[in-house]
Amino acid sequence: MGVVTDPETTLRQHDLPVTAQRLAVLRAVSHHPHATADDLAESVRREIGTISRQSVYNVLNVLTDKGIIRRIQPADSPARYEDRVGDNHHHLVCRDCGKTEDVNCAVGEAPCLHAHDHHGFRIDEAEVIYWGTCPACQRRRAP
Amino acid sequence: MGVVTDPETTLRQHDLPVTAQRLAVLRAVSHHPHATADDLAESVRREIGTISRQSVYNVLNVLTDKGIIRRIQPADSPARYEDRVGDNHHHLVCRDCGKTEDVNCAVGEAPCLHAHDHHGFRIDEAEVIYWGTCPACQRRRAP
DNA sequence: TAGTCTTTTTTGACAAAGTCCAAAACTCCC
DNA sequence: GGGAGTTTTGGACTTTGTCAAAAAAGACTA
Repeated sequence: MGVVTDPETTLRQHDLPVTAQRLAVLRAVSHHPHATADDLAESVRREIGTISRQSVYNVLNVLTDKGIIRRIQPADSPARYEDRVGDNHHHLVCRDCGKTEDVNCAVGEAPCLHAHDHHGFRIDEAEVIYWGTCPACQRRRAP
Repeated sequence: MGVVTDPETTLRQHDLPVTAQRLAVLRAVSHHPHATADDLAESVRREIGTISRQSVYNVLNVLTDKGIIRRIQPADSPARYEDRVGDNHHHLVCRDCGKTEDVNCAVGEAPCLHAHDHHGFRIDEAEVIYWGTCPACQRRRAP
């Protein structure tokens, strides 16, 4: 559960027409943080019956562009979405099953890291992913 | 230019039969750090004439599994490869053109970061990507 | 309330990056 | 040089996502 309290208000605040699809996708992201587009499509279908694959992508893209939700793309995984935005937190990802957890910034302030030698780049984000094995997969592999 | 000094010796040390394709791919990775599989295929073809797409992937996968090279997979980019391994360095990626540079670990020791709350995960790597705009793209956009 | 205009949604084709599989070619080792 | 066991190749296939045009839904005007 993240930053989006009332989906309808959120959409209006960003000048986005309120549609059933957008409300349902936004609610799904809020209720299932770190879900993939496919997961979200399924969840939305359970709620409003039907939605096209393209619409799920349309909505996720527009919400991401507006900064209402955030997209994360760990290696070997389809993109995942969350509505916790603007607080510079990072992620912990299980190499086996893809389970994803939030972790607060290791150092504190945002941006929490500065590259030593930045090669002239203008840096706008430091993305951190901690890779490991989740508790369930640890048990499953070392019984 | 990374850790692989003599490709043939490197392969033998890891019990990998020496083939023209493996030698050429390994040399290509060494000479073109952060290249994609496609870039490397092209480079190999210039060197030995021809190689199948599948072989490029086979070789990259086996070299990655053996720890001879490292695969990095930034969002919105195909996988990239480098032969600088085992020194816990990170990457700086241009959002516009994908240009990728190495940066040394911000904190120092490997592993350079510890998640505060690790949710019971056994963490084996902290991956850091600094996102920004490279000097060339800065010039191109703000003339 | 009907008509028009814009935006969204849907449908279906397409694209990029990789993997799977069986057949052919090659390495290694004696 | 020959045989066993890997590699390489070619082609089909999968997954994740985008493009483009038609259909549907809202919004505005009269």
